[in-house]
Amino acid sequence: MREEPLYTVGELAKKCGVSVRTLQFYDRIGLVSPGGRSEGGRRLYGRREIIRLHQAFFLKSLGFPLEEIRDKLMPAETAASLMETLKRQEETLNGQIRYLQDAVALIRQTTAEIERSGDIPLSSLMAITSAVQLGHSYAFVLKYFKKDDVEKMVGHAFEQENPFTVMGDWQAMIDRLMELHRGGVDPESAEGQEFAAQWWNMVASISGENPDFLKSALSAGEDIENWPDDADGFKVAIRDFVGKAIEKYIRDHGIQLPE
Amino acid sequence: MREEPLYTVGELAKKCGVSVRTLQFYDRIGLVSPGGRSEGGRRLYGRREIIRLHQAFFLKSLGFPLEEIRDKLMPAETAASLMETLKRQEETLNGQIRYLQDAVALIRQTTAEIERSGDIPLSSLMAITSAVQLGHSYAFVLKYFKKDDVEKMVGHAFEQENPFTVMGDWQAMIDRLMELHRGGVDPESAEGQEFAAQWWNMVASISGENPDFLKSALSAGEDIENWPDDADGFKVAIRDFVGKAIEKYIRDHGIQLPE
DNA sequence: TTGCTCCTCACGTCACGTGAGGTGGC
DNA sequence: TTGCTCCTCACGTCACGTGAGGTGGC
Repeated sequence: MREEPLYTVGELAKKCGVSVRTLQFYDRIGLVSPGGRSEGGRRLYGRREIIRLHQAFFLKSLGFPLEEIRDKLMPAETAASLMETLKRQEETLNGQIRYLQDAVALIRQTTAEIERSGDIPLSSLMAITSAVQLGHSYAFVLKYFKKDDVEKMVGHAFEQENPFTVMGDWQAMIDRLMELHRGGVDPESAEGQEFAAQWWNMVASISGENPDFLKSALSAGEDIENWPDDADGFKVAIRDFVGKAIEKYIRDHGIQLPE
Repeated sequence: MREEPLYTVGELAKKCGVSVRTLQFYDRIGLVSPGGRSEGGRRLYGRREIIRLHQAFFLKSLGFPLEEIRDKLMPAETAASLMETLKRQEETLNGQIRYLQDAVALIRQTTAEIERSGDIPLSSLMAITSAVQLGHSYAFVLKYFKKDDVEKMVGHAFEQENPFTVMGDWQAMIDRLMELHRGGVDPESAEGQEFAAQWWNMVASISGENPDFLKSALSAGEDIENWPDDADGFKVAIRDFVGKAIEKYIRDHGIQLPE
């Protein structure tokens, strides 16, 4: 065995940008416990714990409650699985960056509008508030879907080897959707149908045997009208693009939906 | 008077991307109360409240506690003051975007390192955790300075016409610092001394009569060694660049510091 | 010895969320 | 009338933070 660096709570807290209290708390609830203790009873953290802590923080930033993370996060100690996690984290951060950039664009539009008209466009102001809100807690899957559905998605995510993969796949798919929709691609075109196939497979793999979830996930939450009015058109993209694309896809492939 | 659109809690919540419960809660604590009620006692929000809500959310995103916002946030209802707020919010979001981009760069470096060596660099992993942490709660001024100093800065911020201005100025200055430091600019050069003058004026205007704060703010927190190890070199930038620049500035201008 | 970090335990806090039981408005 | 939104009140919860009183290690 090679020498392993060991950190005390204070050192680890500093290096990870959190408080000692937080780490002590995480130990208490069993989320991330030290690998061992010193003679005097001080917490000592090693490689294994640092990796787990990184993963736990990432999942927390996606909006998962600590209890769920504690119960379901499996150790991912190989270099390969860590790479996978880092890749997903990068995707997530890029998505978050794009969200914030949208918010900035919205602000610029709004200031231009105020300069032009001298009047305050309230709906723009509310749209900014909403956009910033979304940018901050980037677990927007968790915001857009209703609780039961999210539970199922999360459950499914944690059943996989790497929960980050599943969350990242949603992320990537939604980014792709926005790209297609903004680019004005026809949902019935080859490109649109390729997307429909991906979406269908994703939903089918998550819903598994459960037709109820299948139904609600296909329309991306079913109660789409209750979604918050977001910056620009994710709602519209889902309704107009996914709706039409999936409709054709199902027709073409003779898929039978449970009514 | 022109017709004003009035929103119920549900409508407003949807448009701002928050829950009805949150708005009811904000009313209860007196943070944002409806402008009036309907006959049946339902909350009705107008223009004034929407503007206040937007400002309150922005300050909250900077890390201010709700109670403080409630007590100190003055209404900013003119188009001009709203423009100012939006400008600061844009700067803040851009800062946040840059932070996240740094985090992404760090992740890419780390994956490259893993691919090269096959080994997991723990310190990089902790640096990522720390960077993401900072990107999420962008009130990094509040993280970097100690509590008493922050209280003073915040107090000063709220004494101004527009608290966003002060926070935004810090933001801009720190961004400028990072730029100079990364660009390898000499702190004793003309450019460096220009920056030193700005920094000095900022600190002097905040510290006012208070020499204690002046001292600690000049070294940017005084207990700089206790700062978290951030992604790359904010700490170093402060110590090496600001330290040297201010030293020369004070010498050149014959400024007397209280010991 | 001094200063700093760390320990546990009990309690506090911040920003909401959750029903329960009822009313309002198209 | 039905379905939906909204009301208040009391209580719950999540993720920590705050002392108090003490020990450990360079």
